[in-house]
Amino acid sequence: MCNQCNYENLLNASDLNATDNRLRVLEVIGNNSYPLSAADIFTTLKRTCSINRVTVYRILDLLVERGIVDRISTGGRAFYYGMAPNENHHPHPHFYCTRCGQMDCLTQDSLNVDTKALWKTFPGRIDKVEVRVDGICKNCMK
Amino acid sequence: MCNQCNYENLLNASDLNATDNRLRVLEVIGNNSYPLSAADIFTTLKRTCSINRVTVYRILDLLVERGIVDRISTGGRAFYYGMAPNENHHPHPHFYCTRCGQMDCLTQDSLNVDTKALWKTFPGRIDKVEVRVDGICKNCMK
DNA sequence: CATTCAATGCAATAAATTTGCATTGAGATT
DNA sequence: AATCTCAATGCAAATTTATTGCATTGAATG
Ligand SMILES: [Mn+2]
Ligand SMILES: [Mn+2]
Ligand SMILES: [Zn+2]
Ligand SMILES: [Zn+2]
Repeated sequence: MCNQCNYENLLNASDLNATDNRLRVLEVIGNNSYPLSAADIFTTLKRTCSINRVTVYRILDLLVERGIVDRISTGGRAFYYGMAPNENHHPHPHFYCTRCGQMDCLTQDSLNVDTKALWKTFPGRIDKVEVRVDGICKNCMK
Repeated sequence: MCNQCNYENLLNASDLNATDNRLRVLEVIGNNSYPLSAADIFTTLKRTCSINRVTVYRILDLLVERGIVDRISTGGRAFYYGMAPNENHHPHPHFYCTRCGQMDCLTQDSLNVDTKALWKTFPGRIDKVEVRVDGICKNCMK
């Protein structure tokens, strides 16, 4: 749940018109405390407005391309989406429950990843380092 | 490329009959120096023997379930497969080129991930920690 | 008022994987 | 030997997730 980010500003700063649909998608992602799948986002939006599934996919592509939203891979087949790192959102690892598909945010320092050496030596371009922990969540353990 | 692993033993140790197809899938994965997609594996096998795509998927599921092979997520839509950590294969991060889809193994120490704290405090079951670097590979940079 | 174009919708398609059911063939059982 | 059984595999259809092509709309611009 993010109270700091101004979604309209984020869109404008990336030269994107702040349309209702874009704002809605961004709010669903930003107001949630863990990453969501495109299906999750679509289902949530459908409850309060009329929007097409394809529009959600297209907006997500756009937001990812502009670096506003992060596309996060899971141990499953669907991508999940969360706010990309910015002044209010620091990079952090995620936990994916292979039983229920719920994804959680882990604290920034729960896993300590030192990427300095790699950045120096890697002979290509590095865009992103993704750390994901897979397992069974507390709820599903019972 | 692995010369240490005895694939037949690995299968037997997991109570799996060492069928020709299972050995072939495991050899393709083990003899390769980077993870492959199911399609890669299928294409490779089709060149020298007659095997069904579904059989490949089923064998991969089985090998993953038994912990012989690791299912590795990418920034793309398909899973990749590599030898699971064992005495000859230590856990390590991977690099995924978002342009050509090639996945590379990074050295165990190119990224230093400290998971001790998490293991102590996490209120669920942890099966796996996956670290993936996304970007553009040396070849695709040109 | 006419034109343009970004945003969206709708239907069809694609890619990757999974499922259901049939077939096969190597032992085990009679 | 004939029959039975069952794990392994094959083949076709279905599922899941995402993408593409083309039509529509409506606000901004001239
Ligand atoms: Mn997160
Ligand atoms: Mn590897
Ligand atoms: Zn769970
Ligand atoms: Zn590449």
